[in-house]
Parts: sequence; structure tokens; C-alpha cells
Amino acid sequence: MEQILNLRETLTSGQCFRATQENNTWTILSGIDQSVQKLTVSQDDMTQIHSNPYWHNFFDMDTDYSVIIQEFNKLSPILKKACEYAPGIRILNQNPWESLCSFVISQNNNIKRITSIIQKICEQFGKTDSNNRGFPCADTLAGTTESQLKLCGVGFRAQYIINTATAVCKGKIDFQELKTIPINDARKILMEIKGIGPKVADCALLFGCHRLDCFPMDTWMKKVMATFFPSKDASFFGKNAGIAQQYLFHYIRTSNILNNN
DNA sequence: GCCCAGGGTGTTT
DNA sequence: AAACACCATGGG
Repeated sequence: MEQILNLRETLTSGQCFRATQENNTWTILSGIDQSVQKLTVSQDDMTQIHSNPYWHNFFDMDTDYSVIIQEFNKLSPILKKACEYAPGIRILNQNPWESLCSFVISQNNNIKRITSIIQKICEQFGKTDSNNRGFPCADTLAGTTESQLKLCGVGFRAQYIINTATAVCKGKIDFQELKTIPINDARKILMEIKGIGPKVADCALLFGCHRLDCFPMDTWMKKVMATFFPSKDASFFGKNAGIAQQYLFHYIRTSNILNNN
């Protein structure tokens, strides 16, 4: 059956940081150095997403979200409204290193600035396939200095980035392992790095390792829980809590339900 | 000028 | 364990 995918809702929901919009067209870059992938696509014609295996997987097209949303609808009226607000959001399958590093950069930061910093880091340190520039590999960033990274605007996160990249190079972080071991073991491995806490770990596991039970608690989700789900926690939302989190995050951040803006 | 942003660390109560 | 200062940086 035909799966729902809304490019704008998905690509602006704060899970990826290398998608740009020009008029009706989205350009997405994903992946490391020379193996970077580039997609130019519009909502009117998404045939490439269906035919190209990389992008088919990137947009998680093998998962039937309508079944999951039906379960959410039974769970809570607010969650139902969040699903109806942006029913075309999907959890992306991103490169795990790119995702982890991006969310180390994201801490105490806003999406606009995160996007800008990551673009600079790719321009400065990413290798090219002669057309497009990829996200720098862990070896490259492990070999940089704090002052080099700070030129890209990462601020106090510079050492955190180096710590994380070094752990990946040394095999202390093995993404293949993070995709399969018990979720709390995966969290523990990531949080041994100085600069990775529970929120960054959950984002990396959800958006880079497709661990759908992870429930990242950022400042917005703390407001959601305090306002609509007092005395409840991630377990209330079940094995697909991460998807529920993404619908709630996007709803609370871009609608005026909590009178932002 | 202050406050906030997809937080985490270290210190003090 | 809970509260707090501090960490760079740009935008509101």
C-alpha cells in the first residue's frame, strides 16, 4: 500500500540538518565523505524515493506508520492531535556517525544554528565525491584541534566532538552493536563519552540507529510532559515511543498550542 | 542588556 | 538527589 510521506514535515522536524528547500524543491545531503548521497526531490514527484534503495531506506518507507498512528490515537487525545497536525512525519534512517556528531553539536543550541555549524564543518573537513561534500568521517574530526573546530562556531562543544570522534575511531562506539544490543546498554556505552548525556544519546539512537523506543527529552519535550502527561514517562508510549515523541515535538514547536511566538 | 536554544559537566546544598 | 553556575554563540 501507499505510504504517507510529507517532505516538509519530516525534514523540518529537527532530526536532520542537511536538507534545504528552494521553492518547491528539497535538496538533501546524507552520508560520509565520498560516499555522500544527494537527492533533489519535490512533494509532487517522489518516484526517486520509491525506486532508489538508499532513499527508500532513508525515509523508512518499509514501515507502515498508519498502523502505529492508529495505536497512538487510542493512547491520548493530545497525541492524536499531534498526529493529525503532521501525519506525514517519518523517522529517518541516517548515517549513525553523522547523526551522533550532529546531536553532540545540538546541545544547548537551536536548529538554525546547528544547521549552520554543520554546513561549515562539512565545507571545512568533509571530503568530496567531486560533486558533493560529505559529512567528515570520525578519523578526520578525531584529528582536529579545538581551535580548528571553534572556527566553525561549535563553541564549548569542540572537545566533546573530538571525544566522540576518538571513541568511534577506537571502536569504543560500534554502531552495528548499538543497533542490536539492549537499549540501556547502548545508552550506557554512549554516555561514557564526556559530552554525551541522556538526551544526545537518545537522539543518536533514534535517528541514527533506528531505536524507535528511545524518547529524547529536550526542553520542548519537558514542556510537553509537564503540561499534558504529568506523572507519566516514555514507557507510557510503548515500543514506538520515539515516533510519538517526534509527532509531539513537531506539534508543540510549530503550532501555537503552548503560545510560542 | 537579558533570555533562549533538540544539554552536559562539575560543584554546592 | 536536587539545585545551581558555567560553558560559546547568535537571534529574539
